[in-house]
Amino acid sequence: MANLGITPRSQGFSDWYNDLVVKADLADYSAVKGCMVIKPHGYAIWELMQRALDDMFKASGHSNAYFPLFVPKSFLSKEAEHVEGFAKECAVVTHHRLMNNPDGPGVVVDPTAKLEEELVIRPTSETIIWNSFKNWIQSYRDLPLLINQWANVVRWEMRTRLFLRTAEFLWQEGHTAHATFEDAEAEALTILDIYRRFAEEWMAVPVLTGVKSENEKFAGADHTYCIEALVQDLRCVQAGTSHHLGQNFAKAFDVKFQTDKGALEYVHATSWGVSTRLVGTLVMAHSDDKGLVLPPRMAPVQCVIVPIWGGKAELREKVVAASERLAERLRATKWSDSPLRVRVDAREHESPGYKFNDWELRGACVRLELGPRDLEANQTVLSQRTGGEKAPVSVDNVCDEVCRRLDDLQRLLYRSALDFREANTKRVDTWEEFKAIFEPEGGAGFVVAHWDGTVETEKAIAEQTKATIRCITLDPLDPEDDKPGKCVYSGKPSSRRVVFAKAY
RNA sequence: CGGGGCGUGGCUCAGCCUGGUAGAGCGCUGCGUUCGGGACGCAGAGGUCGGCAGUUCAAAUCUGCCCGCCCCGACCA
Repeated sequence: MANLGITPRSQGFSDWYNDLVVKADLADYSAVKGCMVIKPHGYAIWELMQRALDDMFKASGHSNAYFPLFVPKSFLSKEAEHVEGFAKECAVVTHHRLMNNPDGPGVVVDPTAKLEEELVIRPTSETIIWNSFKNWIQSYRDLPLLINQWANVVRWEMRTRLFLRTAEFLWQEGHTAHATFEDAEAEALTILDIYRRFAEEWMAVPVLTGVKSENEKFAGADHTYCIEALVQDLRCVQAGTSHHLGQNFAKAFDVKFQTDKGALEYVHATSWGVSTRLVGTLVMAHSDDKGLVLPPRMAPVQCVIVPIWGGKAELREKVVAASERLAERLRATKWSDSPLRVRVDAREHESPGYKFNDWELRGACVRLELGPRDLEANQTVLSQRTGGEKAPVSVDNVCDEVCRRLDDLQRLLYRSALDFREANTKRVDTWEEFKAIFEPEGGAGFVVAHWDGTVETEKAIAEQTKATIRCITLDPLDPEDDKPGKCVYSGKPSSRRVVFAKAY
């Protein structure tokens, strides 16, 4: 195979990932430190994610709205834990005007244009939203309030990585208010299940669902649920979070409602989000040394048609026209409730071989070659991105065959990701073994072990092994995991096993 | 915030040590031959050598300061 300029995974997973994201045209580095440019191909994946999630949010009764990018500094500090959690990574707007530099070229900040109250660029929107919710909620009849927004947020990070950690990122953040603790709890779990289903059924990424330890939970939450995915280098990615906020923000922003009995009570809240980090997770979960491997439901190009004309102009016209006709038929076919996403690559000066590699790099799921010999035989040569041999298919059945292959691919990717996770989940009972597993550089998969439930132990383990508690699973991976035992670190009693991993 | 590395056409980099007309490959444009797994020839376009100051007859090259980016560690979706 030709050298595509992508570092093989075996030689450096990090380099492979960076090469792939850039070469597959998902994203680019930008002129701004810590920020990335999401290119059309990468954004198309994000749009597919948005559409699927948005449909699920709407179907469960949520509405979209939009709140300001700027949060008055005083708002952020209304909830003590919350501000403590985010203070270290906030970008702050202090002025509102520039002026010509009196001492030279360019412009400088106009010192007379200092803001009376500085504005924080939202690292998350709880505070600005709850300031509004106060005015929206008076009666139990206003509840539940189920709001989502699609937005960008900024968290000033020291170290960045395309899609996985950037100073600015895109996400959705849901914010809801409920009459009771139980209602809020049900909401947090409903969303967690949407996230799980999306990851598994759309991204073909199996995830653990669980609750975060006290130490890892969201700043200002009562408790935090999460989905956690294992990717190919055996590291874990927190792919989504759903927080039960209790009455913390209701109290901070004085949001009370009158019950049907006439009493005044604070509302119960949730917030939840997934971000463009999902794109990075998707890439790291399935892709290979040739390029992107995308599950068909997340693939901007599900089927690419490569016409082949052997350099003869008169043939080109014929074969491209036939390709377009074939593409139209495919586009009229629905798969997974959407018209097939089909591209004809009629570029004149690239060779077929180049195009094959190019579309493998970009993650097209199925390729159809259509050349003079195929026209004669009323066939097309079909190959799938991974897990299948190249073979001719009659043009009459091609729509069905493409759909069948997409079904296969979607299943195959989920299956192999699940096998991979299971093969890399271990139960460990001694500290020696635990340490040894996490000793080498890089990820080490999931380790399911007993923990005494204290923050001290959690921190000590993290310090000595770089492994953290990813979650306390809702449904044990194995019924045995739910039984009491002894903490792998302290030897103290533990009520159940929890999941450790090195995380992104 | 600590530790490294790097800034030279769009991209990857050579040149710098030892100062003297700014280079290569890829990409791009044009023409021709190719085309079923990354083709080739010929002709072109494209650079205030990160910035500022200094040394010098002369600076991509030497010196100082500044800026930016990437990689590795502590914190985060």
